[in-house]
Amino acid sequence: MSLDELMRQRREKLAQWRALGIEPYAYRFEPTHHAADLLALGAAVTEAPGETVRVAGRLMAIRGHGKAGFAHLLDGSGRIQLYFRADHLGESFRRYELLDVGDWVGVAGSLFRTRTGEITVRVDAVELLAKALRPLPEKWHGLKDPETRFRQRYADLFMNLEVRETFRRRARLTSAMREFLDARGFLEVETPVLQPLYGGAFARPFVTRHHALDMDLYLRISNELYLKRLIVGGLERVYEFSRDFRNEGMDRSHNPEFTMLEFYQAFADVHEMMDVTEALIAGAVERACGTRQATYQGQILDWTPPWPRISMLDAVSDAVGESVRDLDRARLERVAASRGMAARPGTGAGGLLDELFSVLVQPGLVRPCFVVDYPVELSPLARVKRGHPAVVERFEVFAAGMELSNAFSEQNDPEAQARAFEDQGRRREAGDEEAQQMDHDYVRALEYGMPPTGGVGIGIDRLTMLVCDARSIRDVILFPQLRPEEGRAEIDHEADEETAGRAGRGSAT
RNA sequence: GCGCCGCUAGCUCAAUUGGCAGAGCAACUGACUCUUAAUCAGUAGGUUGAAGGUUCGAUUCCUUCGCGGCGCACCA
Repeated sequence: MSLDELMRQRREKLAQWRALGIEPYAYRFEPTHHAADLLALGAAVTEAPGETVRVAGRLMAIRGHGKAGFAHLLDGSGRIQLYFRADHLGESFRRYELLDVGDWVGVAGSLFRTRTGEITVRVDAVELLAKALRPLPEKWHGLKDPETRFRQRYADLFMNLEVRETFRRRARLTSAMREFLDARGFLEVETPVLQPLYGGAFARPFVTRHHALDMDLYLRISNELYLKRLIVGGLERVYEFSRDFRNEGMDRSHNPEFTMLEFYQAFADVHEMMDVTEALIAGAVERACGTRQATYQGQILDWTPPWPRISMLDAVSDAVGESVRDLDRARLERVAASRGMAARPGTGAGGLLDELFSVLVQPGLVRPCFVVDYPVELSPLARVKRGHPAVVERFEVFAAGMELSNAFSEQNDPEAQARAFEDQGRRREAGDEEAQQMDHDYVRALEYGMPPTGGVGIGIDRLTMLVCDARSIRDVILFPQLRPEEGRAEIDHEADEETAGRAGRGSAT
């Protein structure tokens, strides 16, 4: 039957409710229990009716038997069976007959156990809370189509209950992190999403337009430089769950907007931040999963500290079978070439090392670990390693082959920071769109003096993937980015018209 | 951006070499007062993602486009 016809039938029932003098979209209902509470209560129930209970939710199945009927009601806690009888409900049995799968109802009744043993509410009274005009997906196979699941996450959430669990886990993970940081004296802060300069990471930004100021603004790719300004201001320990935006490709581990936890601690270096990070993450994983040994795609990831600490120089040297610890560019280029990896022009020794690392080492980093000793040229915001000026005091956390976290002993020498920005500026001029922009105000802040500081960023979406055994970042973002359903051509057309209507500026790219 | 795969009823899926587009569930009608993928009898439901082409005839073959999935590339 066509969707139009199915919806027409439901609208007809809606009219019949109104004909009974009942408003099909109620204003309130007061449940006394959730379904899960009733199942727990019902464990003690035998045959005799117990106290009156009130429960509300969405009808997920109706099984009619003439003058009686069963239904399953789904609420935020789970399912409970309802039993309707004509001789028990009298006149209002008519209400039961007007119910459809998908309707929101509130019922009052008493608990009993059916002949087959299922804890059930014998309904004394039923109220319609909201009529569902649209038919639900099929009861047995459910809603599978990934496109529909992402576009209509509301339907995904009531058809696929494990999806609810994913987002509950995500929330437990972040609240555990907040509690951990709050308990250690960190202050949760909020910094600008709209930034006149973008910095703190290498990425292409989204550009937007402020009409009153007549200027372009960038959606932040990172909040790092703002948090460190707060350290300059003396807040000493700050954190923010930052929605960041990067105008890049999308795949299993990248969504254009994603969530990063960044935290900064005055007087700490990268070594101290490693200890903090592994304690923070291990505790949060334990809270989210109930264990520190979380299964991911068939492998057990053990988050129990301490995690191995691996030097990038050692790891790549081991992988290629000769030492590249001296970061000799000619040697690295030869090693890369021998593995069929063509160095892009302008790539320095550090870039080559990083590429070798990404291909040869990273996929094998299954268990959570720290990678340290990053080449200085890749890290304009970090301090050089004491006694080893070719690398910086930085770590990244990897697990299941995925990068989860990035941290350093923060650069607090304003002149060194200015030189690093200038170096980035030269790369920009050479065509590197992702090179960072000179931020004079940030340098000015450092000129007032920033204490030694350790800073960490953790990719919350990716960590959630690992904790929820999700293969795609789309599974852990409630509304992942998709192209519009109507199709791109139409949208482009509208956008063109709008741009054409504006005075004097094309779109910035 | 490139490659491969997919898009058929509200949902989940079929359809042989190109030959009348089907099933289950959901819906509707009837029977049924402890069912649970309820059961039984019946009914209805389609612009096969869109446009174009080849053909007597296209869900099927070709082209373009849209959306999605996977992989690669880009990307920390």
